[in-house]
Formats: sequence, C-alpha cells, structure tokens
Amino acid sequence: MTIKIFNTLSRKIENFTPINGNEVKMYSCGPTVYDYAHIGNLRYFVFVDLLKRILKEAGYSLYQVMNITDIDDKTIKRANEKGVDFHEISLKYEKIFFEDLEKLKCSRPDLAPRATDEIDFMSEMIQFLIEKGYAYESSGSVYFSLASYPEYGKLSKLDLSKVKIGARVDVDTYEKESPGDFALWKGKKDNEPSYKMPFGEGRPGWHIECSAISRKHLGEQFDIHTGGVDLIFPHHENEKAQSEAFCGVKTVNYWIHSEYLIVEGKKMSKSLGNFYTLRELEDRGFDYDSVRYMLISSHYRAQLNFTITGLKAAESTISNIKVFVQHLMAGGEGSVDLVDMVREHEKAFFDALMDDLGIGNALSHLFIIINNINSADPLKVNAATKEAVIKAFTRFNTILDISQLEMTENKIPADVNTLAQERYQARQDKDYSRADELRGEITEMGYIVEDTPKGFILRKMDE
RNA sequence: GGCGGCAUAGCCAAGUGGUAAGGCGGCGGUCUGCAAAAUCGCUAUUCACCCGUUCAAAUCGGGUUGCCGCCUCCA
Repeated sequence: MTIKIFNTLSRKIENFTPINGNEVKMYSCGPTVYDYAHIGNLRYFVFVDLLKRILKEAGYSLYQVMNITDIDDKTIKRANEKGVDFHEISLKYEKIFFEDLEKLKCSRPDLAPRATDEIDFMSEMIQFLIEKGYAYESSGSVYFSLASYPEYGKLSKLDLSKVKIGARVDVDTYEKESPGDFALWKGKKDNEPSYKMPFGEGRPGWHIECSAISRKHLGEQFDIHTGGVDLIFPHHENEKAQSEAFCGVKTVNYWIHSEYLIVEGKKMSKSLGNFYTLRELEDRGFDYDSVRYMLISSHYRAQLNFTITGLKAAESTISNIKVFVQHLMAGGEGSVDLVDMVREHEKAFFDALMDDLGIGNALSHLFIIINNINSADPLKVNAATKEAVIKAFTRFNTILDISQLEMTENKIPADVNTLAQERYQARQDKDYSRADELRGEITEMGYIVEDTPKGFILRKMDE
C-alpha cells in the first residue's frame, strides 16, 4: 500500500517512497530527560507510534532511532538545584519516560542512544565543520556559520533577512560573527559538566546531538525525521544545516511534524496550572487506554484541545466499543450475513490511514461496522460475519492497540455462569426477589448480566 | 514588523467541486417483573461573514472578522 504523508519541507502531501526498497529508516527527536513527560510530549510520542504502526501495516520494515537528550541546560539546571550529578537526573527520568511509553502502548525505538554516549562522534563532526569552514571557534565555543550555508531557512520558510532577531529571546551576539549563528559546542562554564576536545573543553550544543546520532546510526541519507512543530525552527533547521554541510547531500527525505496539544483552549504552561502528566491523569482515575485513545484519535497535524471532558468522552467511547465486542463474542449464531459490509469498511479504515494518517476518517468506519451489526443484532448475525468482524477489529487493533478492542472470548468463570443460570431459572419461576439476589451476587463478582429474549449475556465489568 | 495555520451542531471532529462521516452529550422510543444495562431513532436545509468563478462551492478565487502558532536551545 502507498502511504501519503505531509512533508514539512515541501508543505505538501507526498507519496511516500523509501530510499532503499522496503526498508524505512526513521529518526525521531526524543525527550529531554529532566522531568516527567507532560501530556503534550506524550501526544507527540503517540503520534510517532501511530506512524510506525502504519508504516508496518503498509508492509515496510522499519528501523527507528530516537535520541535521549541527557545533557543540556535543563538537565544541568535541575541537577544543580538538587545538588546531584546530572546523570542521576537524566537516568531517573529516562526510566520514567520509557515506563510512560509502555503504559501508552507506544513501541520502543530500535535504538535510543544517549547524547553523552555519542560525544566522540559529535566531536568528529565539529572538527570537520571547522576544517571545511562551516564553523568557527570563538571564546571557547564553536559556532556554525550561517553565511557558509545558503540553504539555511528552507525547512522553516524563514527569510533571515526579514526575521527580527531577538524578537522573543535575548541573543548574545558579542562572541558570534553573526547573530543567527548557533552553537555546536558550548565552552566550559563553572558548575557545568564538560568534555575535553581538540577545539576546547565544554559540552555539546543541542542540535549537533541529533545530527551526529542520526548520521552515525542511520547513515548520511535516511527516510523520515519526526518532531513536534515547535522544533521546525530553530532545531531542525540547524540540524539540517549541520548534517548537510557535513554529509554534502540532502540527508532527510521526509520531515514530519506533529502539532501542538493545548489544554482547555490554552497553551499548556506551569503558571496556568494546566500542565498534566500521565500519573496525574492516572490519579484522577483515568486509565491508559482512554488517554491513548484520546491522543491517537485526532489528526496529528491539527491542534489537539485536551480537556477533561474530552478525556471522559474518550473513556465512554472505548467503553462502548468493549460492550459491543462482548455482545459480538456472545453472538454469531444467527443467519444474518454482513460479511461484505464488514470487509468494505475494514478496507476503508486502512485506506483512510494511508492517506496522511487519516485517523478520524478511519475510526468512523469502525463505528459504522458497530452500528450496522448492532442494528442487525449481534446475536443474529452468522458465524462468518462474526469471524469477519473479529478479523477486522484485530487488524484495527494492531494500529489502535486498546484493550477494549481485543477480540477475546468472554471468559466467564464457571461459578458466575452457574449463578446466572440459577437466576435465569428463578426469573422463569417468577421468583424475582431470588433473581435480584443472584444478580447482586454476580455484580459482586464483577460481572454484568443482561437479559435478552433468548436468555442472558454475561460480561465483565470495567476494572 | 515577517512567516504560517485554523474557523463545520452543545462539545470533539471527517470531508478540498456533486449536494454535510463518525464520536461524546442530550431528547424520545424499544426491551424488561422492576431498577440498571443494552438497544433503536432523532439531534447542522447548512459549513465565521461578504463578493465572485461554476450547471453545481463547506470545498476554488478575492476581501473582511476572529482565534492560534513560530520568529534562535519548547514535543
């Protein structure tokens, strides 16, 4: 299947074609591990997970590398505040980061190198860039010279001659040749970790980390580079400049960025108090599936307005899906045939995903299948239809990966089933007080019994 | 000041030329001994506003308004 995807470089939706046949090499900007990931970070990682799953569904083999930024202003600042080595901070939050990913069913990258483990290669790149005149040393730091690289600005569509330097951030210009030049290497400062290199003692700049790690582990040219939209400028623009100056070729074919997540209509910030982490949502009683569903179900290029109301809606939605699944698994012994309908929407689901990850459109086909089966009554569809739905939903779940979509047989403990049988008999005998008593016992055991004209259906209550 | 994006029901949201998907919520009904659950149906003559192109516009062009993002280390 051909995937269509929006490329930030062209600002157009393009047909995706890997460099090397069936193999896709992808680099994803990873976390700075200095604190708990917030829901906006997590939105990005869920998007990356969705993209990976769709690539695999389309038949590609995938190799993904994601950097772990363990040395930068934030990890150092946090370490100094706590009076500990910065590794102590970064290792702690790296571990928590991967736990969060796992909770949200985001598959791990194939390789996740830490910046501090790749400093030798960064050094090689920096030395080369200095030798070739792309970079210069000044006051102990090394800067990339924008003047040496005319392609600069193509990714972010910024015309530096028209940009107001320092419109939002103060820029130190005294030691740079030009205000737009950015640091490859930051000269040693007190209270900061440093490494001795031929061009001086210090620590790496942020952008060189991604250039070095992607070059080393994916080669000079690879297929996909992902990040949040906020990274387009300056991070990816800078990274692109360094990498292409070093490699002498176009290094990335598809730049793919996910939009911001906002909270209750406003940009998330600690001062507004609308800063959610996964564990805070957990404390409020939401489960991971609800969070995953909410984050995955809106288009990656649209701003996602995260609200508690919305999260509750997501919870209801997937809970309803689960009820349907349980009904279907109890049915399928009738004669109504809807196999063609199911197959048609199964195909449409994946067609939508291949079109620039059209998840909203795709999901509508899942619900259309549910509505059509429900209209016919899950108890009345034939075995072939039931099988078709199981097959379709199982495939859907290779993308969505929520427990509510798992097509497992209703596993009802024998004692619960016996109670339900007794209750059924009691109802036949019109001994309703006994029936209610038995229903109470079944509820106690965590099951819901539903009466139908033909008997009863048992299903497990949500935990 | 420069660059870019968005505006579809109570809320979320798909749709980019052929007559408004889907989800949540709400309302009404069905089933039921009752409660609950479940289920069925209904829920935008209309896509921010104005002008234009077209047989045909939410979709294309021009303009207006409003909101948002980026402009040098924030996913």
